[in-house]
Amino acid sequence: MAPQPSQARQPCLATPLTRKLAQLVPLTAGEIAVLRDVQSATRLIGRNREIISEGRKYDGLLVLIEGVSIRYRVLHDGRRQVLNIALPGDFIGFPGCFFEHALYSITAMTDCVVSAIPFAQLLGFFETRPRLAAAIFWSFSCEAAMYAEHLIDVGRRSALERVAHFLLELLTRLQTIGLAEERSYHMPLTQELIGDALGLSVPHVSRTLKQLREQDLVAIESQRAVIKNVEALSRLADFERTNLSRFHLRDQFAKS
Amino acid sequence: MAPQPSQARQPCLATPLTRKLAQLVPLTAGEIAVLRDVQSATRLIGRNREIISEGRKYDGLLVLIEGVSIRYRVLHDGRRQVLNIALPGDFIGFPGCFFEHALYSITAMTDCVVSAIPFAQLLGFFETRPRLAAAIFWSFSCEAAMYAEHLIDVGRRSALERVAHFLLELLTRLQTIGLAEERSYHMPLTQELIGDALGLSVPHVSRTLKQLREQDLVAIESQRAVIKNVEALSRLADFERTNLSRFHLRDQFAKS
DNA sequence: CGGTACATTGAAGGGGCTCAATCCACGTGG
DNA sequence: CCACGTGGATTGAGCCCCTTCAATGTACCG
Repeated sequence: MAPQPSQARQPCLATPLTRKLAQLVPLTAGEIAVLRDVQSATRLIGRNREIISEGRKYDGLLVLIEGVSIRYRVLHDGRRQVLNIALPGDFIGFPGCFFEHALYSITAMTDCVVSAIPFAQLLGFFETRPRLAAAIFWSFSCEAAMYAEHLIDVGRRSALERVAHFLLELLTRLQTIGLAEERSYHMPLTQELIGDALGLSVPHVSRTLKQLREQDLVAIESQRAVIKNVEALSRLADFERTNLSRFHLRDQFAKS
Repeated sequence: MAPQPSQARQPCLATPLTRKLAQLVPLTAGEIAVLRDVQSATRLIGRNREIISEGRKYDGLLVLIEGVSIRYRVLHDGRRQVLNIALPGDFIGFPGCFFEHALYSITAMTDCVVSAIPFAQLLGFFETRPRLAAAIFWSFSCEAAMYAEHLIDVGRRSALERVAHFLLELLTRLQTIGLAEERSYHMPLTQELIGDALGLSVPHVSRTLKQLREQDLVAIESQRAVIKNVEALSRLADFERTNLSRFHLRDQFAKS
């Protein structure tokens, strides 16, 4: 039953990463080919398996092709903070992967397919494929921007606002990669995980979700999250500002 | 009394940025010259003046040469979350500066000297000065790593641990740029600001500092912070892991 | 001297935590 | 087919950390 690591799989023509980067920079056929090539060697990682352990070494910049993974740190007494949640098309391990030793642990929340871009190849992109390099660089910038939003969440929002914001962010992120409907999506995360991401305890996550349910804003049933009132929930979570137009890249970079 | 913006100043031979990057990658005379050149056009910004307003445009990648600035977001009801604190040698505005419109506001906490690297020039570095580009890229990675630490602070640590961790982080950061002694430094931040950075109220920051004072761990008097027991404070804050060796860059990047 | 900015301290309240019990869905083995 | 174990969600009771509100103190400055 345990999935085999290092198992090869057939590359798909349009990976989530390709789609994501193509939204940013019009990619040439050549660039798409390079991206496909780079993602051809994949590893399969089973649910709850560690992709990277803190302190270990990366063998390249990892790309999540399929599944959901989390990056986190656990403190000496067991408290855990989830730093971010990676969805298909996301890079895994930025910024830790650029250091000699991984700064955080990364674990697969569902069965995952990942591929690794060797560092040498990535560096080569800066010379041979500047547009690709720019797109990747932009992707890191977005990642850092999400960190900032996450920090605002945890630092200055109430539990209700946090959970609301979290669910909306997940909705929009899943929509951009075609994994969510207009108002609903498959929720791959347990309440314990949501709590560790938002700095809340499990019972309080449960109570907060109940509150959202009773206000007819959100319903989560059998791993399916339905945002019943996007408008009201966005207002509650102060979410307007996070619309995607904010993440519009400077023309200079897009055209480089 | 209000300082004049856009006022030219003589460049110094070893700016904080040059020193910081040189710690990472041995810089050639040519690279140092480029860096000096890039930082020659400086702006002076007075205390409490905004360097960048949310929604405005950046004219380049800003470098803080002198002073202390903060990046933050204020929510609709006035709550404020400080995202990070920039010290001399830090880049200002990553990641927001790569987007069409600034994502956050940046304000000078003290009189600041900043310079701007035009985006076109920065992009050129990837081709003409790859080592410089790599060093800058690394610097961004460090920035993102600090975000993560900050998130752990706010999400999963008690007020006491947060403040302790914060003071220690400030100590080590100031030490690496030569602005702190062995166990003490000039504290440029008000308690309100510390609170907004750590997600605490001003009264509680005061109480927490009092507690640290009574335990003979920290003393702050007339803007001078003295860590009286680095060892014990580090244990309290779970700070061992954040020693600088963790931020060692991969050889591949350092030598590129 | 009065004004401003910041730090301190107290009292009271609440939001979220801990601890613990219960429930439910599901898979597994007897 | 049912008993049982397991992982996760739910709910309750009590409490404590931190907030809010407010007053006071203090240094500095025009």
